[in-house]
Amino acid sequence: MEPEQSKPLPSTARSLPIALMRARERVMEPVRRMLARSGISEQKWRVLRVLAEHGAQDTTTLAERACISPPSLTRILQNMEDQGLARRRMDPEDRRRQLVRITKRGRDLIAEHAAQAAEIVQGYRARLGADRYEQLLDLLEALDRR
Amino acid sequence: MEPEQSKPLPSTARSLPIALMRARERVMEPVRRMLARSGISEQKWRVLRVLAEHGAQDTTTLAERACISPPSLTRILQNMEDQGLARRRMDPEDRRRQLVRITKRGRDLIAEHAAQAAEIVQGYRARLGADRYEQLLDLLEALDRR
DNA sequence: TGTGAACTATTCACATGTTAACTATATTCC
DNA sequence: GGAATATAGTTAACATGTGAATAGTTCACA
Repeated sequence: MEPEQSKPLPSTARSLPIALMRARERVMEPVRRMLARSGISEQKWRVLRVLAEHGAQDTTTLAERACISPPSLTRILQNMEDQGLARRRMDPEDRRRQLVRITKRGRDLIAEHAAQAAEIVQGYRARLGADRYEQLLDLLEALDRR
Repeated sequence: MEPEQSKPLPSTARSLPIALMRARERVMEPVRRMLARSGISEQKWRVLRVLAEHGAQDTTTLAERACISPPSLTRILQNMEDQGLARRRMDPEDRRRQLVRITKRGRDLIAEHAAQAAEIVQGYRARLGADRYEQLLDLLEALDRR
């Protein structure tokens, strides 16, 4: 009933990791092009979005929410501080922690691109159909859970 | 009927690119750990898989199938030749092309890990259920098409 | 034929990913 | 109180991702 068991590895065309990577690449391509014109990377965009959504937070939480490893985040935040997009200050309660928050400049940058970014996402949503789009998000969430 | 239109950007929790990234990270994590013990990266694993599946092919085709950018692939192949996992030779028909093929050592390496890799994938398949798993692959494929 | 355009792979420069080690601070537990 | 342990963030070293430029080859077409 499950002949796949005799075939050790699925063809790369039906490989879940590869399919995930291709889909992501496809979706992010136009977003990256848009952001490049403002000189910010996909990663900085995620950091801005998370900071705007959740407010000031420590580096570890931010790293998890934005899906960026701590070492990368350190470098990215240094760069973003130089660009005036975010700021760090020590948490007085726990001096190991750094609290990060977005600046007005960062919020302005989001506002500049929000419409176009939303339009790109809506394009993919329309292509799949709203139902299948939500279904896809549900399945991805289920895969990630635990 | 679609109140999302008034909300320019979806929350990052329901952001498709981020969901794709998280899911991929989750799925690849155990595979990466397994491969690390043999000293090969996730990317080299993909190259080996594609070479084994499709046979000798030029660099551009290989790059597309393995989802690796041409500059990265150049470096990775240099490294894989040093490790004796793959070989390159000029295509006599078109001297711009390099034909890449897998070595016995490369095939052996796949054989060593095939069972465990398949087991990991099957684990995710079982968690979602076969139907939803195939559905997910279909949706991802639809997203990638054109 | 020959010249410009297109293609293939590479190189370069720089940003990011990954793992391990390290520093400073907090916490635990005796 | 103080030593061992844990935690937060950073640094270091190296591999990979990305975009632009390049050299060599082939193609299209006047």
